[in-house]
Amino acid sequence: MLDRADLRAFFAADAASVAERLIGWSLFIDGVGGRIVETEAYDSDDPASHSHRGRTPRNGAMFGETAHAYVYRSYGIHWCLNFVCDAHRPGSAVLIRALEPLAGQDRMAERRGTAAPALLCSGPGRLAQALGIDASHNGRDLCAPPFELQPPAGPSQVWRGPRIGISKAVHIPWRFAVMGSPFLSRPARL
DNA sequence: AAAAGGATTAAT
DNA sequence: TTAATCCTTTTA
Repeated sequence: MLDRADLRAFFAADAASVAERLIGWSLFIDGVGGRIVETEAYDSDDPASHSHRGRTPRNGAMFGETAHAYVYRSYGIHWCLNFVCDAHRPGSAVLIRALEPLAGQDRMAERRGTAAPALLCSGPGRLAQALGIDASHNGRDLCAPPFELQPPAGPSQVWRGPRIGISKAVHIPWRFAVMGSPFLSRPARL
């Protein structure tokens, strides 16, 4: 099985590598979650990253321990979940952008206000709402409850391309997704 | 002290 | 295409 040392080793690598290899893993919070089908990488050398201008009260968790969560408020409305990575480059993290729902869909539907499978976890804000993520999860250990991470059952065909919703460093191809998945925040093309 | 600007989403 | 919405960070 998967122990804490395995997870720490997995998250020790650079953000793009972790973002790519995270595709196909499963994430559950209190038993609610699914397969990670879309991620994006960010690090402190990256002008699009919250960590680019150094540590602040908001992004502190990004500079904390690897294999912990960084949760931030987006547009004053949504929560977004990241996994802190790269022990050698503080300020690195992977944004979890979409899940293929596998467990607790009823709970997700309650929280989201819709039962349409493709609208439950397809986007970072939607995903956080479906899983009940909020500021209380910021800085928490991903190796401990309520988080649960499981390695992929089999290989995924991973697509790679430019990130979404940013205005700087738009050309860097640090968005990763399961090719052809109907659960992505936006189609994986270009 | 004031203004800008979002790693988004749902509605128009 | 635009509004919603809030609060962190930046600038004056």
